[in-house]
Amino acid sequence: MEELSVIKIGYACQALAVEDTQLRSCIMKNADEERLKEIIAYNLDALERIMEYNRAQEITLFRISSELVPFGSSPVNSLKWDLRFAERFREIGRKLKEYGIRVSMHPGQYTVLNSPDTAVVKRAVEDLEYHCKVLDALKTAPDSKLILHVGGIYQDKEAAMKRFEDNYKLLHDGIKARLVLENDDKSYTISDVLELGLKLGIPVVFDHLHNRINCSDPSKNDSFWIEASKSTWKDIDGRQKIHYSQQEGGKKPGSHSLTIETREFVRYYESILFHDLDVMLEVKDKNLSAVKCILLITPESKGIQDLEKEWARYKYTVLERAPHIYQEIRTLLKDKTSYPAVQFYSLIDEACKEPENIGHSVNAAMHIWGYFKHQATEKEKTAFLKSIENYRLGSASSSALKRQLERLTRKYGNPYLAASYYFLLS
DNA sequence: TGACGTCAAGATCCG
DNA sequence: CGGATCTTGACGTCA
Repeated sequence: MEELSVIKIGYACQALAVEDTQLRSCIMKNADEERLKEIIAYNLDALERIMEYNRAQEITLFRISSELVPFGSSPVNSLKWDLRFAERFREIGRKLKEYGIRVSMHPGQYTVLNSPDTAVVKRAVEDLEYHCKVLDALKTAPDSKLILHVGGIYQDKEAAMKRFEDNYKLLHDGIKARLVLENDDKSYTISDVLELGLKLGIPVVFDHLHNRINCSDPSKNDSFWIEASKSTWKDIDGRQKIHYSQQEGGKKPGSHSLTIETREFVRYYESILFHDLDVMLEVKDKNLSAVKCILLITPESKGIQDLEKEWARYKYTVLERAPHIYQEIRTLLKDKTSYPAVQFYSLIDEACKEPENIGHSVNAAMHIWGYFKHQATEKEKTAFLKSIENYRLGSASSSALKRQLERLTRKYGNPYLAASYYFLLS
């Protein structure tokens, strides 16, 4: 029997508009044992809350931020954090398993394994060990990956690739079992990376936008490269992964877009849907786009009530940008037998592109104020009305207004508003 | 030497 | 004094 291909969608590092999930950090000179312990404990709690959110949204793919343990790979942090917090890591790991969430990590552009400078390589190895230790402490399966770029060129790509091979061989087996290579936006194309991956037995993540910027062969489409990368994924490595992002218009090539644009995404999805893939989105609005893309491509397991939940989170943003679209979406969602996901998100995309309009923004702010006007103190009332006036006159920004309303939302504990995307400053 | 990317912490300013 | 706003940090490569 033929199995249907499945596309799963995930997002990276942060869950926006989810309370108490923002990771904390500190600067090096303040990184004493006391503070580090406090931050790690907090960050693990935050990670657990992100996973609860992911489960509720049926998101089963997530990248854990490298910031989870501040200075996790530096002598500045001499805590045996993996042992000290072993039980907390295990608890979270159990939930990952129970919820079916596949996690990965992605050391940044400053982790360079192929540097000619041995001190840089040493730090790169330490950094990989840190990331690996997090995944090990969570007791994740071998399909939980560590994604890395090849590194720099140093005027001689061949020699630099050879150095990658040599240094890779020195890594311990725990890291090798998790390491995955990705094509980057300026040095190593997908064919370079495939050459290394096939030779060394390392799975390869194909990055859509990087390949557009740093293209190895304009005559080949994404489907070709996905197929070419497929054989680098062995059974034990889990489902093949790719990265997907869109170019932010008007910014330099490679800049990630603020959100995943609906119609462009649907077109892309249709071009890859015959592959079985985990797709990691790299986009500024993180989980917002993940929820969007999941609702766009999995209509069989979703219904109009899911769009209505999304509408509850988007409505004030739409109201402040484009009241006519607000009305249009209300009409669109009236037919409870329909599932107009593409139209719904296209309208939201359209609304978000509208420029700020003072009258509309005041209107939306007054709607939110309506939740508090009876419980707010006189002082809060005076302050809010004054801010509205200042905003109207052009002497205050809308973000000041939103901060004020967000503070009231937290103070008076309104969970409906707390989940609203309205407060994510534009 | 500074851009690149990231984004909260830290520092400073303001009322 | 608290809140708003501006600056710094931490990493490696490359021009």
